[in-house]
Amino acid sequence: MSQQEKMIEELFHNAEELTEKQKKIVAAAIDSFAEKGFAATSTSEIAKKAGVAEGTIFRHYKTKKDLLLAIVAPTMAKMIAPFVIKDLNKVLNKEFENVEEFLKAMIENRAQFLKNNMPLFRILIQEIPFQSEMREQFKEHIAQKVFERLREMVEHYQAKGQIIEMPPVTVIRVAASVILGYILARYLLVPEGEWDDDREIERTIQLLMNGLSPGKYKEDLNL
Amino acid sequence: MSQQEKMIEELFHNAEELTEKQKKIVAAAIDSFAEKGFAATSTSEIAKKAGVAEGTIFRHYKTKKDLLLAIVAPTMAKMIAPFVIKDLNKVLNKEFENVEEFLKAMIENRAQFLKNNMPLFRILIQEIPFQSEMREQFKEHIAQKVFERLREMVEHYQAKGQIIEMPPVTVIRVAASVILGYILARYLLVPEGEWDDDREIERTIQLLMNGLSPGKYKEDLNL
Amino acid sequence: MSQQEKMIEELFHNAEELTEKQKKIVAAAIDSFAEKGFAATSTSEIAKKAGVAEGTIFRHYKTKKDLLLAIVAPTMAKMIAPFVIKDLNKVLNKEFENVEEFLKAMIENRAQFLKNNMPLFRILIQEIPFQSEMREQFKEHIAQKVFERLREMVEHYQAKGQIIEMPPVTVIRVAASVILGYILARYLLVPEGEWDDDREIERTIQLLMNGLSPGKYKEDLNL
Amino acid sequence: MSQQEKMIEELFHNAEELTEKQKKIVAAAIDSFAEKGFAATSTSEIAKKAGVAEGTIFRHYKTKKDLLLAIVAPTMAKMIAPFVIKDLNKVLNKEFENVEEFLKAMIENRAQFLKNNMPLFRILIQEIPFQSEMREQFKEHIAQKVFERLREMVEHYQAKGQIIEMPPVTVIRVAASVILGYILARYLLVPEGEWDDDREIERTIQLLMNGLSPGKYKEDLNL
DNA sequence: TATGAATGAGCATTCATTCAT
DNA sequence: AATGAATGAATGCTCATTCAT
Repeated sequence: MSQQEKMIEELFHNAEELTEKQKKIVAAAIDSFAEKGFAATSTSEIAKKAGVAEGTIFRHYKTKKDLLLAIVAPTMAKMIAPFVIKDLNKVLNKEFENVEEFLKAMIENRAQFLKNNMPLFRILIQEIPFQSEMREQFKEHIAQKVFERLREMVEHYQAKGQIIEMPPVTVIRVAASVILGYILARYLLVPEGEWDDDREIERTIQLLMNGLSPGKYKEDLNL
Repeated sequence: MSQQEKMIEELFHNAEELTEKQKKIVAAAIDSFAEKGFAATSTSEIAKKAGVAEGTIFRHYKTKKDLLLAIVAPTMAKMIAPFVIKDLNKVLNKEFENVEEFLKAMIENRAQFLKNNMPLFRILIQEIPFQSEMREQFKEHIAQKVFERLREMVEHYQAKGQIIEMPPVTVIRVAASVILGYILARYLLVPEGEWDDDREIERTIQLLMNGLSPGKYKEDLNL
Repeated sequence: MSQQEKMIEELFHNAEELTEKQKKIVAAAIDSFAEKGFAATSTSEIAKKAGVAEGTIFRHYKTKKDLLLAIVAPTMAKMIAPFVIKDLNKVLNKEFENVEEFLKAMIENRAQFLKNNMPLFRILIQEIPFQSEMREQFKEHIAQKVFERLREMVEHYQAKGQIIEMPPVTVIRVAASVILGYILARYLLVPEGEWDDDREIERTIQLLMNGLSPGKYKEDLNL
Repeated sequence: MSQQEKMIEELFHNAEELTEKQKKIVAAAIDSFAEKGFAATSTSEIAKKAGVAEGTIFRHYKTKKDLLLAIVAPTMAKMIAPFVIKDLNKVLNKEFENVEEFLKAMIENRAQFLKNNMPLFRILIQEIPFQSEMREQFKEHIAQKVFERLREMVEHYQAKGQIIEMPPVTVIRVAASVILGYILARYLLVPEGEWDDDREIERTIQLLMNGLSPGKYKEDLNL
């Protein structure tokens, strides 16, 4: 089973319900959408790459956009999965004594996921600006559910004195920027560079923690 | 003169050479490319929005892609302009005693520019994944010229003990992530939110400086 | 049993040989063909409306056109049935002393039939211009058999001095026009109008009889 | 100039505004629509027959249906033209002393027109059952304008004692049936028959007049 | 007998581009 | 310089029909 196939199996929990042809269509679509973008990919191209007749695509997905959404929706779900487990705070309390540990776990886990699903992640971020349905779904899920969880988390660690006293929105934005910045640089912008991943993640967290740790700014730097 | 027109005047130093019709074409194209993406925008749509005949577009720009590049190239140039002035270090020495001041000046200046040219910035980041020519130009200019300058800068301030000892690549990546993260959130993701820009920039820099300031990590956090 | 079902039962003398599914297919096809025309109706639409799989249609009718003909052929037969009974003249002699009685009986009988089978009648007249097989069948049956009978009838009543001396073709054409004109107006063109059917049929026959009755034109009106 | 071309010239008063290509498209479309019906005619077929590129059709007519309507609308207008001239009654008084003369003039005039425009007439009656816009236009024009005029006319001649006292609707229906019946038989159903047009028209009018002339029914037939 | 996935030709329509005016 | 008619390849999608189950 190829990496592609594993990705699809993992992502579509209803994968067993997918025809063999359907899987091929999805794989071909992911490939092309990621490479040339949704609008610039033709259904005939997908059909050819998938080795099926063009009509077959439309038997399973009413429109080309339906195919896109069928691909992207479960990706979005899996992407935010770790953030929407109930009682995340309990997990934090039990498993992660301090922010740093938690952050490290999180960044490694999500980076791993995105790395394994890079084409899907590409499609997601490339098409979100153009697809209002996707944007809607995204806002509803991320902005409302995930963000809420993250805010709780930040407040949790602020209460423990491990995160600087600052509006959680700002803290979350900065942390997310740094983490996503790493992932994008690592896997999208400069994937061909020489990366010592462990060291680089460590450094990134170091800088981030340094920034987020409380009570240093004014006193230490006199700014 | 509208905001659009000003943007175009400012961006195309050869703006005087542009026909009235040409300006309208460019304005219409920027509008549509930003909104629906290059591939999903038809030349007939641009022509209609610009109030010109379809043929007129092709009189000025050999192909649709030429039109895109004609729009995007100068944007890229202006975007990195402040980083490619010669003797940037002299400027730093003279004008900015410490990183923070410099960072603040830089972020405010570039945020202002991007804000004024948001549609162009959108086109740039949206199309870069799909247009290899753009990617090439981008890499050549940013990766080689801008990055080089930024590295010099980082080393400059590291030598002065104002920035943590860490590979400049990492420092630059983190700083760029944080700054771009702010701009994207502010003007693309949540433009409709209530933003207290001054305070938010201040906080963002605070967190960033906190993270980048030297000599804390090991001692403070025992990592 | 619905009106639809009764119509089908009545029309297809081999109705018992029709599967339940087959009847549904036929009913759905009649519905759609009448409404949107043969060419504009898709087999998938028929299948959906009939609640069967698309393949099922083709198990019973080799092609879409076969389905049309299977529907239309018996309709045509039933439509002309009263004209093809043998010894029609004997019937006329026995039952109908004069044309008018006969005409009245005929118009009421056929109007009733067409009314009950309006969708089928619609399909027939709508598709005849496009389907050469149908046209062939129609010409063979109507033009040769029915017309022959009608001619005999006209001559029969002309011999009795009840119909004006005029080429039977002309008489038949005019009579058929008037009768069909009523039926089309009544059930197809203005079905939503307020119709006093009995009076209207009476008037129509009155005008027709007036026209067909002999020995008046020249003498009575001096035209 | 072919018969086709003359027909088009005559029908489209704005014919000069039609490109040479446009005329070819219209001619080809009329041809095919009349022969196989709107739904069964493909645009590629029209393009081929017209000797133009398929795209050219859509430059002039946004959709295939637009092309149909562009063809059919002026036909409808011309068809009813003689009925919508103002002061039709004055014309009647001046030019036509009695119904028969008028009827004869009308039938010859309209038969001539329809004969010259048979393909267009075919399209009209073949497509009206399927095209709701056409039906709408038709109802609005015929049912409201033409019918109103005809009613006035019938009442006009009824007042002069030349038409039987009977609801004008019925009179009109019967007269229209007889006339259309002739035209359809002559030019559509049995065009290949041997027709002595003058004699046949005379006979048809004779029968019709006989039917419509007043004061006979009751006395002659005792109904 | 019935299914419905699969097909590939065909559909109406749009596209970027050309070119005569 | 500007037009807009013309092009024909390409697009997303539908169609009638087949066939393995």
